[in-house]
Formats: sequence, structure tokens, C-alpha cells
Amino acid sequence: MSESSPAFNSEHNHEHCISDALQNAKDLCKSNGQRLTPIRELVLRLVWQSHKPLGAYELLPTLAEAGFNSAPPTVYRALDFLQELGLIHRISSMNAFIGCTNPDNPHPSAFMICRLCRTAAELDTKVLEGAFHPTAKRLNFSIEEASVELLGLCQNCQGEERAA
Amino acid sequence: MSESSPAFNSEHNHEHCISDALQNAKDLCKSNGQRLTPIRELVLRLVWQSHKPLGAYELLPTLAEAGFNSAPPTVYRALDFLQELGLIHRISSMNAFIGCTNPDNPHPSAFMICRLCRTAAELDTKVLEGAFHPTAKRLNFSIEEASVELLGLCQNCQGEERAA
DNA sequence: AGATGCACTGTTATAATATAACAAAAAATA
DNA sequence: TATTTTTTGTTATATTATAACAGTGCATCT
Repeated sequence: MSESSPAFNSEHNHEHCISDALQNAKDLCKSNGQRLTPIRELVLRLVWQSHKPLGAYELLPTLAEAGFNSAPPTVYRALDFLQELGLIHRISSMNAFIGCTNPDNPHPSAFMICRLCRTAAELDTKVLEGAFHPTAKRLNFSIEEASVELLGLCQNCQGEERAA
Repeated sequence: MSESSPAFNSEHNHEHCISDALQNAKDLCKSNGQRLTPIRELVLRLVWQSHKPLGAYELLPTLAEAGFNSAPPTVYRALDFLQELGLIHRISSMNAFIGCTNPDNPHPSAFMICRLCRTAAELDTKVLEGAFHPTAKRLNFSIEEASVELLGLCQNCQGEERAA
């Protein structure tokens, strides 16, 4: 799934992505003895609805509409919770969050992000891990979290830029 | 240099690192027709003096002591300038900046950062680039900037944590 | 059921990071 | 020197994130 990169393919059934993600989240919470409360579920849904990373403050109005409290701590708590479970990733170069396509097992956060349309596609990280593990081993550095952010132009937007 | 990772080796001559970096910066500016003004030079020196990434606001007091204006825009301008020249990197997961060990040719920003002592060691990125280029090619994504941030424990601090 | 503890949410305030906008000064160039 | 461009000073404000504590509801035990 990360290998086919639906993010850059507008044809895919996105509702299906979202419902998968929600089911996944429910299972994960159940097996961890944790609760996917309404706020958390809504935040997860909102983050997943977009293939573009969303900032915390972008979520607040929608939370308000849905009748929830919509102060920053509310959304940050939900985001932290989801991140700890591996259901979303934080794109730190954008101060934004995006759904994780493979939350079942922990893995580095790795994305290609289009500078123009802001679409972000998660990468398969097997190869990447292979790339930095030798150096880590040589330096005796134990990696706990990894984040790879590649900024550039997606296929569609390369055309856009030529046009402009 | 990045391969020998002086950052994790307290024995190296750091004054030498700094003066090298400054000379490098002067040369680079000269050949680009740009000016390494006193503020910029001081900011570069300060960033280089630390093997730990420094936040913009950490630099302000020192700028004030040195008699410069010390409002945020001043330091951010200098940091932006240095970053565009490739003399420093921004560690976005920490909102902080660190000197670049190989500013002569542009390259991805890639660091191992110790969670305890905050020391950051720049990685050689040849291998890393090799790791993500195939995927980029397959998706027809043109990479413009890349950033790799590995958080974990350096050799020294693995001992510290066992002790604590 | 009632008491107790714990996780979650509400709320207010504020911290930390970064930029907009325009005025003044200094440097480069004509 | 006059003109233009770059750099810096200054004030204000935007954006992102967290601290701290009060309230609420769910879970468990007796």
C-alpha cells in the first residue's frame, strides 16, 4: 500500500482508506486496553480525510462544529494519543499531521511531500532503515525514532509549474 | 569528517572546526557575491560552537551582549541566510539549528540526535540518497530538499541511562 | 448501590517559535 | 555624488504548543 502510493493517485477509493484506518484504530486500541473516544475518533477521521498534512489548529473549527470543545489542548491531546499508537505521523518540517498507512507495526516516519499541492505520500521504510543502520552501528548509536521528509514536486505538479 | 563524527568524540579540536567553518563561509560568500556581515558571522560562530542544535531564541542574549540588535527578526534573518548558503541545517523536530560539516556542496540534512545530551552528528548522505532515489524515480517525484532526523541515544548516554 | 480511583475532557492562561510590515542605515553601483 | 539595493532596526502580531488545575464520567471493588 505504501508502495503503490495512493496519495498521488486521485483515482483510489478514499472512503475505503478512512474506514480501514478507523477499524484498524479500534482493533489496536482494544488490544492495548485503550479507548478510541469520540474526540479521538473524529480527529483520526479528519486527519485521514486529507492526503495533505493538517495543522492542529486547522482541526479546531471542525471539532467545534461537531459540538466538542475546541481549545488547543483538546486537539493536541488527541493527536498525541494517536501518534503514540502509531496511527498518525507528525511532519515536523510542516508542523502538521497525517494518517499512517501502516500502523500495525512501529516504523520510521518517511514521506515525500509536494511543495505545491502539499500532498504527502508515505514511503516504505525497509530500504531506508537499511541505509542508516550501518552508520548507527558503527557509532554505537541506538535509534529510537526516525523521520525522513523529502520535499519536492509530485508528478502532477511538475506539469503545473511548467505551465505557470 | 561526517564519517568520523567528531560530535560524539569530545577529544577533537573544536576551535579548529569553528575556524574552518568560518573560513569556509567567507570563501563561499565571496564566490557567490554575498556578504558575511558581522551579525551573520557571529550567528554562524555561535551555532558552530555547540554540537547541540541551538534554538533561535537561545542566540538572542549573546547577540545583545555583543552589542547587536537582538529582536527575533535579526537572528532569523541571519539563520535563513546561513541556511540558504548551506552553512547550517535546521533540525525541524527540535526547532533548532546546527552547523553543517560539509557546506561546499548541497546535500540532504541528516542527523543522529541524542535524546539525552542532545548532541547531533551529521551523517554522510550518499547512502541515504541512494535509498530514496529509486522510490522517487518510480513515483516520478523530484526531490528538492531532504531531511533525515534520527533520535536515540549516543554511546555515552546509553551508559548514563543504565546508571540512572 | 455507593465509594473510590483513574482516565479523559473542559477551561484559562501563557510559553515558545516565527513572521509581517515598514522605517532607517549602510553598502554597492552608476 | 546620486541612485539603487541590501541589510538592519523596530514594533507588532501570527502561529504553534503546553502548563495547570477543575470538572466529569467511566470502571472496579466491596
